[in-house]
Amino acid sequence: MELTGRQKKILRAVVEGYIDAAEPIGSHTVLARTGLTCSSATIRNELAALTREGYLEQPHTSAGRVPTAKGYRLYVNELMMERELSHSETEEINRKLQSTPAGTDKLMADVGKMATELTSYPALTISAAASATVKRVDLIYLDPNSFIIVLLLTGDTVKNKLVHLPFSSTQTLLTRLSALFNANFTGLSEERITPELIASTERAAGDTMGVTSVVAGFLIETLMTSKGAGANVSGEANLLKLPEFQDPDKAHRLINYLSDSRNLSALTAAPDFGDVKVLIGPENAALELRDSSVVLASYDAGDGMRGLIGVVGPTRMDYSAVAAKLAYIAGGLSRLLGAGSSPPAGFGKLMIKGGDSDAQK
Amino acid sequence: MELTGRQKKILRAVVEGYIDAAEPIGSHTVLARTGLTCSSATIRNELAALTREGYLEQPHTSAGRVPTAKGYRLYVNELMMERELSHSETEEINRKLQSTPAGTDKLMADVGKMATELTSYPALTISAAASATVKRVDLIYLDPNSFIIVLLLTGDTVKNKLVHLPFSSTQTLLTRLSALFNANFTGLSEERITPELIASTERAAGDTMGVTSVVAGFLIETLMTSKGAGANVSGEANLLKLPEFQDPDKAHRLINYLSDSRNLSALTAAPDFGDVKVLIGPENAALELRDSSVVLASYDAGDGMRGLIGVVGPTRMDYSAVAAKLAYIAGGLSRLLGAGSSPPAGFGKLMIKGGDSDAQK
DNA sequence: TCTTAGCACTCCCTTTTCCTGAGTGCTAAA
DNA sequence: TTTAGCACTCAGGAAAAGGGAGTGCTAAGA
Repeated sequence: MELTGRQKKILRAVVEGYIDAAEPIGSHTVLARTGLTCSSATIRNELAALTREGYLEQPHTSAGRVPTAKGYRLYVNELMMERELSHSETEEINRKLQSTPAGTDKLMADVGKMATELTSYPALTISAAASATVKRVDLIYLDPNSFIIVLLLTGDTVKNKLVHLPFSSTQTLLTRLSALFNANFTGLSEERITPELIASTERAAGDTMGVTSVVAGFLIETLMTSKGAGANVSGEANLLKLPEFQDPDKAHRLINYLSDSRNLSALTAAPDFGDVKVLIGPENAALELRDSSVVLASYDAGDGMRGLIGVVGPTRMDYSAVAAKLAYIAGGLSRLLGAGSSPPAGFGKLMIKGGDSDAQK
Repeated sequence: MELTGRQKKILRAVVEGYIDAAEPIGSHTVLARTGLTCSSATIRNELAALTREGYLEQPHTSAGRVPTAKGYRLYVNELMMERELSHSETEEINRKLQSTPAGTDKLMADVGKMATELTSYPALTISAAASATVKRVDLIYLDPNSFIIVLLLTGDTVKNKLVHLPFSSTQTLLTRLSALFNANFTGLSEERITPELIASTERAAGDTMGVTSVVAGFLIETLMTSKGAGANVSGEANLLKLPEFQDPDKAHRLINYLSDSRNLSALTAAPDFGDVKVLIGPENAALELRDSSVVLASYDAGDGMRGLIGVVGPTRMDYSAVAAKLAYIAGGLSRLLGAGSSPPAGFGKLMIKGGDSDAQK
């Protein structure tokens, strides 16, 4: 059954009222919020109808109405106003994105914090997990007993490791080895690096001391951990301020759930992607999220990979504001990391120290 | 006034009883716990004396006794039994320390998680902040528009960055530049890298495109951020299970405090270091920690730097167990990172994939 | 057929009262 | 110095009472 215009107005009033107040909304409040020119009795009839249809529910007989997941869903899909960010808000986001130093891990942590600050909900970031392959290997000779492995992966991530050896190696061996690694290992994903391949490389390099296995070990290790998508949460404490998480046990369960990055990665499984995705209460696959909502925005992480940034909160969440903010952040991230990986404007010189970053009026 | 032996026994019983039960301890409970051969009335007299001396207090007239900070302090200093870790516990710690892949940031995060698991309190790690200097700079040429900066700092931390240029550079320029950087910048801390130095390097390299400033910018940025000690918290949610944090507001304040790494770094200011340090309630400088306790163990992070690993919990904390565990973890970390930075035994080969790490019976 | 005033009713939440029991401090005797 | 005995205190839970927001229903009006 299609809802009448008035019913939609009423539903919207209930949803928004409940988002504001966290308390069941009664017929009088609806009247006040909608400004409809009818009596509260009429509203009551409509409320009863909406309840019958499953958009609203009553905590108990003599209470006001609270939106159901179905109600929120309709609200999110059709009723909610697109929220435009104010100039000062976009300004702030831009400024923060600019001022954050690169280094993907730290960047994502900072962006998460920013999302928390802007929405006051716990924020999570998930860096996409496209399984990486090796693009280039360099070995930097330091002294007979140590060298640095520098590893360039697809996605332009660079990893490094300082290796101390319990025996001596030589500059020449390292040069020879890195050439061999570049020849034999480029384009390989972790599964395709076999013990045989390592052994043959070792022989080819004339490496009798096991340097090859050290390098190969790091390679495999790096590829494996880069496969497990990097996830990150911040601002969990903010849950505790919300009336729906006054029960420490409930809060504990959710925070605990969020603190395991494997759980977060599971969110990537969320199908069909538009630009912002809203998962309301029971729409969530995970039991622990069943009475919370998750809003996710995906961004272009460069090299054809996508990342997610989102927040977790009660189903009673200001979806329009949250969605708008996340979308804007995701957009900014895409610009920063995405597509042609073209450097941001004003690169070079801007990086230099003392280039006081607030001087951009 | 020096306490009598019996009073010490009683104090210990109260502290340990309260640690176990989180409820005020009465004269009968003390009798049961100590096994003293006197009556409860005698205990009551002693309890009254200990209260008068400030070791204990009563939540209200007709309640049992609870230790004060002074009481805990005496307990920690003199009364508590050195707790030996069981073989399975040390075993477990060793195993986890071994299996954690290097990469200092991730390592510390993992060790923090381990501390949380072992103690069931939020754990924090603070990597010491000895201001680093440059040991070596390498520039790896990738293609005309991009190269990698590899930076080796004191403390053997390696940092890197992939740079995309909006213009072309050449292999020769990069080689020349890295030689110049190594000649002019080694041993310099962030403050001593002046714009003049950069300018003269740029001239010397014949760099007309600003590559030098990009590299120098990264250098400065890295040195600056490495100065702000890296801190890390995990397991905050565990607080919510404790009876003293049932008030969501209280929990929120503490978790919030912990989530700001600047606050954590402030803990480094804690003076005079033995091997494990206990800060009980009001002994903490920070207001937010005034009714919690912090236990910190310091470890050798190599290159003369020290790091901290610790936990935060209610003053009612099993100090002996926590201290023992942290000390053991810190010891393990020192062995792993510390001193001569000598590689752990069985290095090389062990790293290789499939070297099933549990097979060390 | 839709709207509305009126009214009885429901039931949550808060406040109040009462009660129990653990634990105390004091006194007086051993 | 220790101990038995006893009156007293007080937090915390259970039960009772009251208030009030909000409902659904009915019957009359548009």
